[in-house]
Amino acid sequence: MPTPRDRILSAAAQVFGRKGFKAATVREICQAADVNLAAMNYYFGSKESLYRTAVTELLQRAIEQYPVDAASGLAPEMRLRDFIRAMLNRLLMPGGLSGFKGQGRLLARELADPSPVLDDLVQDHIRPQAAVLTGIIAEVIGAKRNSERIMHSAFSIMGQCFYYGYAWPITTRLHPMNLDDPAAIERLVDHITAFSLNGLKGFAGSEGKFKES
Amino acid sequence: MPTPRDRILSAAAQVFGRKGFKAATVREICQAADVNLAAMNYYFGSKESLYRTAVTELLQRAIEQYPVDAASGLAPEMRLRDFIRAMLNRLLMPGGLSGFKGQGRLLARELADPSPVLDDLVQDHIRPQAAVLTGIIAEVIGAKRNSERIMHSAFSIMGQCFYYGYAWPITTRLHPMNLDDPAAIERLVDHITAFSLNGLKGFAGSEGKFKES
DNA sequence: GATGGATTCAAACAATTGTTTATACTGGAG
DNA sequence: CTCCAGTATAAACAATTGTTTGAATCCATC
Repeated sequence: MPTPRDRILSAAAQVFGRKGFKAATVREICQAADVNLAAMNYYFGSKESLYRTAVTELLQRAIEQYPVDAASGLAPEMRLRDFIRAMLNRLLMPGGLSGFKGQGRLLARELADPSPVLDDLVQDHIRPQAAVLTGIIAEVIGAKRNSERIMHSAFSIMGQCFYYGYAWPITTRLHPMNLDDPAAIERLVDHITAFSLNGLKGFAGSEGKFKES
Repeated sequence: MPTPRDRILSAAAQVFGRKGFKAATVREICQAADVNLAAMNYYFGSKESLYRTAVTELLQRAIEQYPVDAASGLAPEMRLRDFIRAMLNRLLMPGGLSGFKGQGRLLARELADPSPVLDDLVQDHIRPQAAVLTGIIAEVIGAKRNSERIMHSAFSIMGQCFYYGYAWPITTRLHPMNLDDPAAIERLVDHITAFSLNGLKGFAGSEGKFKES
């Protein structure tokens, strides 16, 4: 049996994700964690502080669980595939960041309703990830790392990944998918990689240095 | 001065979008609408019914304001650009569906926290829009309209558009953009269209019928 | 086994919530 | 003017909220 503090944290991720900060009640979290109502204030001081801790730990753990090796010697095309796979796994895996199946949906809520935590998340975790992606893109199309073209392309790729995680309530109504199946996720990785690589190749050589062949 | 009912509805879209359903209080909405507290229940019966009305009208108006002509005689490449432009405008324009500047952010919240309204929204408005997009894609890559490839491609395109609308809290921290500027939006349209067209062209002829040239 | 800090617990508190109610106002129809 | 349906208002209600409190319980340490 994990420590009460951990039980609260894990229950909080669940309930905050399912209901949002305001709608989630301390009573429900404590009941799910099987601890007394006052335990939450005892360990975390306030509901807001608990939320802050829960969302930070969730993002951190998702990134650690599916890391991307920025400095591997692989061709940029392969590293792009690895990056996309890591992103989709972070978003879609059970307990992941999107948690379409009733687990956490914390990050989606942070987007819809940014709290002060988001600044820290961007600074500590999201920006480094974005740097990895723009590095890969720069190699593929051969352009300066922070040109607008690179940034837009990074957003195009991130957008595709996020869509499956966050627009799941819509996509599943339009085209039911079983995202529990690792093979289905791998098909998504294939599609997004192919689509994006073709999209990027169209930009190759159009600015900055050129790309052979 | 608009009728009290309309003032409540418009204030509700603002406050619901800014705070979410649960965190928005009837008192704040009525104060913003400059009506008595009880007026809201008088006109709409309940907070939930008000929310339902507000989100439905918002989506409906956004789609009507930036329609796409599904049956125009234009080449599919041009119609794809028109579709993307309409999507971005619906999302990004002042008072639009994403409302990154403090107006409504209602639809983003519906995604993070689907309420029963979402079923109606998908049925009445989103599904028809998706059909337009898959039709265009089918023409571009020449495949059956409801193959998995087509659906994934539609999600790839929608994902890019949504990202700018909904991940704005992140994108603006990574790469500040002035999305009030119509020219900036038009550059986005250019980028997403080019990226997607290249992405799609890679699939052309790979299944079903072929595409000449 | 006694001690004392850490933890757990039930109960209560003050504030805020959506909703209801009973009353007052308003403006056109008879 | 009178009447009355439609509207507006202030006050109150019952329920739920996050947080606090003070006592009970636990458990390693002496």
